[in-house]
Amino acid sequence: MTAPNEKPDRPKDVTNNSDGSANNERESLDFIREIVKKDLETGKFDGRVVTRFPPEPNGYLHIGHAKAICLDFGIAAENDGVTHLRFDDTNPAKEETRFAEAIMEDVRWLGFDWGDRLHHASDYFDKLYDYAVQLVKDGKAYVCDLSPEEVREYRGTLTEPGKDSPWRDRTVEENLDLFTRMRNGEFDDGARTLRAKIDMASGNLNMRDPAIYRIKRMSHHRTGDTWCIYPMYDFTHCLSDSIEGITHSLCDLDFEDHRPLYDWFLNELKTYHPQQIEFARLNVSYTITSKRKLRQLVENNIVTGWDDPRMPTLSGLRRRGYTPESIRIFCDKIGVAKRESLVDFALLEHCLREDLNVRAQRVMAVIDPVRVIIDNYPEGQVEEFEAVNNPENEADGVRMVPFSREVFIERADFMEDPPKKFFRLAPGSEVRLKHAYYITCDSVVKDEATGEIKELHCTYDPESRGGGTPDGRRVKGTLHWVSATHASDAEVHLYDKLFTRENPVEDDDFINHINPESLVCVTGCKVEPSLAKATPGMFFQFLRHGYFCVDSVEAVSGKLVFNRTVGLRDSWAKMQKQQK
RNA sequence: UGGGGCGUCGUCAAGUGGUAAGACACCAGCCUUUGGAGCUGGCAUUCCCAGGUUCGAAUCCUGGCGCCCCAGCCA
Repeated sequence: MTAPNEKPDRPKDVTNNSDGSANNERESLDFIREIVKKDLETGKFDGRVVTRFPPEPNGYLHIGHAKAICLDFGIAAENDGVTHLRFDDTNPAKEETRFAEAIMEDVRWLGFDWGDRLHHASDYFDKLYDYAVQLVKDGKAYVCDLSPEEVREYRGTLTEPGKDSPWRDRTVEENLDLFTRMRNGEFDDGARTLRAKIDMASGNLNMRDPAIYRIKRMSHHRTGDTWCIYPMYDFTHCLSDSIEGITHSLCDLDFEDHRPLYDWFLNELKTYHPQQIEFARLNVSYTITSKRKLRQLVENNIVTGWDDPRMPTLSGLRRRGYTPESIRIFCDKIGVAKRESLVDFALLEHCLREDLNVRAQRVMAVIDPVRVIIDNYPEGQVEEFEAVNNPENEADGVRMVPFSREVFIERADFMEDPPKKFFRLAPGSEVRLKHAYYITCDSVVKDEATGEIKELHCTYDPESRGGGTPDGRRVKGTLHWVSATHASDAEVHLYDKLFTRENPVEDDDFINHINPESLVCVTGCKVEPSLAKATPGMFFQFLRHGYFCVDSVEAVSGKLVFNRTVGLRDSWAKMQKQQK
């Protein structure tokens, strides 16, 4: 420990190898990057940025964490610094190894690498204990015998000062003895705490002699039963940052009130002093990011689990088909500020589509099929048409798609009595089957009982092979299709927003705003044969529908299950909606 | 007269005394073998309000108003 009046040294063992990321050229810096830049210029932190992402392993990471992760890792990388992954595991009542593992998987999936800089607050339990002893010796901490209820009474209220604990003036010797015996397990859980001696009249409640150690007989997922006392967050966090040589400790606005305490501990202990900087957490419209509320969705079986494709968890987004790139781009676009905000969900979808548009190969899938019989096409004949895999990326090449006398088209692509501006198939109208031929609808066969359309009879123009005609005549509509004899059967899960409200937590009954159509399962879908061998992890654009991925859980033993990641923008649907 | 923050387009967000970037959304048009993508244009005479300082204010000053966070032996 540094002697008084000496400039505290920053730990030397923290400058590991660089992540080597290039500096992003930003036309304007957010307030945090501005601070970092200035600190670098003034040499405040010896020219090396060290940040940390410090989750408590008590649940799953969600889109809100993604912002923090991108910031913590991003800012360090931009400045040739490093980022630590540190589990803030000081409360064994809530923490589990499986959560820590899931968190690591999610951070890695997002595209970040902490290298060998994996840390745990629990790694520092010994050091932390020594720091606490130091505080006791310095007369800055005392053992308090007040019960939790009494502590609350003594704390005062938001507008009234608290009053000193009757145990506040114990001698150093007595405090040392009692604290040692706390550690040795001589007292019951909750019987005593170690408290910082600060100011019971402070306007900031965090400074009214906060607890720094509590007695809790509970097995810790890493330290087992070694300890029966555990340090509190405020005491642990600043010191963990200090021990690791963190330069900039970024956190939620909620911790602004805690900064004076963060600074107090480091000042009193005269140790290396990182800077805590707070920023506004991310809120996204039509979704929730409260761990407690997400847990409710899982426990009430409103969703199938933490990785349900409708969940805003990273595991849910992953299963839904979001790419890590799209989430990183999103986090970059939303910016960083101290203003409470509700970012439009449409921006997330925009980032997703932008990424998928250039990467997803196009395929044809008919979700709600209706049979089309091309009467003048030779029975038994099969042709193969060349189809471009991705017009946005020539390198993706082409594939062959079989065509025959009977094909399926989308039920919604035919109307017997179409409104104006309906460019699709209707009696007497001509459309193009993508990559194949022009067809004209001649007649409709319906189920006599239900009136449901059973099949459409059409004729094709052999001259239009490949989708164009020598006479250059144009058709307004181009439909996707799939050959009836060659199609594979598939199940499609149409996911939509989980909530119907922009801000589901505005009142406390967010469960009432669940979108009843957040999941529509469709069976009997017909997909082109190239999809027969699709496996989890693969994603596509279903032409004219949207982006879909193979579900990682339900697509087992040859069964094809696709999740709709996000639909294509649909100006026809928008037009229809406006007319209503 | 508790403390701490925040108020710039529908939503994010630049702007740091020199005359309101950008993105999403939205609207209009072009183009198109995806009603996708792409392209073009439109979209804050005004920055929570009111005074003041200044040649000049979103930026400085004064006074209001509004919103968020804090009373765990949680993080």
